[in-house]
Amino acid sequence: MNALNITISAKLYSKNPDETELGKRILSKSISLMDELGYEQLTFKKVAREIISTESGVYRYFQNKHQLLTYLINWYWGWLEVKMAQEFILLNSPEEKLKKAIELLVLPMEQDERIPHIDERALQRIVVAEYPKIYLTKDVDQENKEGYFLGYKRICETLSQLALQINPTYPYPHSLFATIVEAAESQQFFAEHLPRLSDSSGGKHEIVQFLIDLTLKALRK
Amino acid sequence: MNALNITISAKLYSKNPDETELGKRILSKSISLMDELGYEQLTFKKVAREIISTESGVYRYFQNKHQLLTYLINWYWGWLEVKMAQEFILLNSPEEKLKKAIELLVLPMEQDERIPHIDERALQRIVVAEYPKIYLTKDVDQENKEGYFLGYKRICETLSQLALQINPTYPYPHSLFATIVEAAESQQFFAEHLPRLSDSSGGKHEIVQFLIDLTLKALRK
DNA sequence: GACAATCGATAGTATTACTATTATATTTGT
DNA sequence: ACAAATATAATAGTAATACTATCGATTGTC
Repeated sequence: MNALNITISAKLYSKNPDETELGKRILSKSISLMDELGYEQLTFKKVAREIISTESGVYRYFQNKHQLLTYLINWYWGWLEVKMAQEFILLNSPEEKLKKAIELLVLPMEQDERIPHIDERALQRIVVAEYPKIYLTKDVDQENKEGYFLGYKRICETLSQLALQINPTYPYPHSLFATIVEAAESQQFFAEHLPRLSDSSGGKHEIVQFLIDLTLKALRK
Repeated sequence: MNALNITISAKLYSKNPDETELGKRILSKSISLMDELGYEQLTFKKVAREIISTESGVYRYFQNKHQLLTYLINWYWGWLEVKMAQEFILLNSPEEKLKKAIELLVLPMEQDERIPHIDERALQRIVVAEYPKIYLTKDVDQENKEGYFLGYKRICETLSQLALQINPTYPYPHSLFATIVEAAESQQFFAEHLPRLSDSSGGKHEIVQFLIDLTLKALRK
């Protein structure tokens, strides 16, 4: 039984939901409800009903819905970082690592039993459907100072470093991986909902191939 | 004095705002207010105050805020299509046309005096800051059927056709330009607000160079 | 046995996102 | 020139949302 801890900046909650039973129930039910209803239709009242507690109970953990979403998405990036580190152990070239990273971004992953209160697949769907909403606000600069987007930035930084191992003179590594990570999410959404904006007929592997092709060609000299 | 008309699907309004003075005032003030306050903080009440009318006056033209945003963003894509067609007249290779298209996406454009009630630069900022919100909802499938996203899809389709002229065997033209158009918007946002996700130090030309480099490399055989 | 922390329960408020109604002004067809 | 249709302003009202505040009851801790 391995303990696995995804640490989230304390700015992303009022009270750490990872430390109490009620907190874990909030996370668990928020994920399933947001997956089902979408961010806009989710309210703390609905979450409260699910966890058999009250609205103020939820407010004790998260200041508002936006902070809750940001917490969940940061949790996802943190978890992806852990998965990447695990997978990279046996890979020896930056090309292989980038390919694996792109697969992790797109392919559905199995539930981790060490963290029973987080449904990783539902969380992945939430990220696909909601991720830009955490930074497309007028508060972005303030929230950026408070570390709201560190998870995303760290993933991009790691991948940028790998890219520079392949081509040390490539001038746009951060832009490239911000674009690739974003495309990994939005292509999943488009393939399902706006198919004219994708060449995938729903298959995740076609998205992976597109992203790998795009990445490796970009890094050619 | 040239008449220029961007036609928007009738599903995107209750009453065509382009046909009345009040309608044009709604468009004009919605743009400046949304640019200033952002989508979330905009309300029809605030718009009503600006146009010196009432809330129900705005509701006569648009069913809700989401429809208004979708109208504005479709107007922008329609207008960009017109600009592209104008610029392409004198260009003879698909490479040149793609480069010009990317410049149009990123570089700020001058106000068109033929359409005094639309501030194109403010609209461009709104698109950068808000565009994914029109499709990242639970109603996406229904709204897609009603043509809410045709503007975006037509831009991507046009660029895909150009790409296939360069490389007829490239397998991912739609995914590529959905990604490029999206990156054109988000890189502008990141360069300003989350600079670790971009290699541009605020200069729009660096973003253009990144996108052209990415596009042309992707289309190599 | 005092204490702090946690939680459940209730109440209340300002704002939002609408819907409905009516009176008035303006435009249009004949 | 006059009736009909249309457009608008003004007002009122409602259900839901996004909070904030307060108060006991319970629980574990020093």
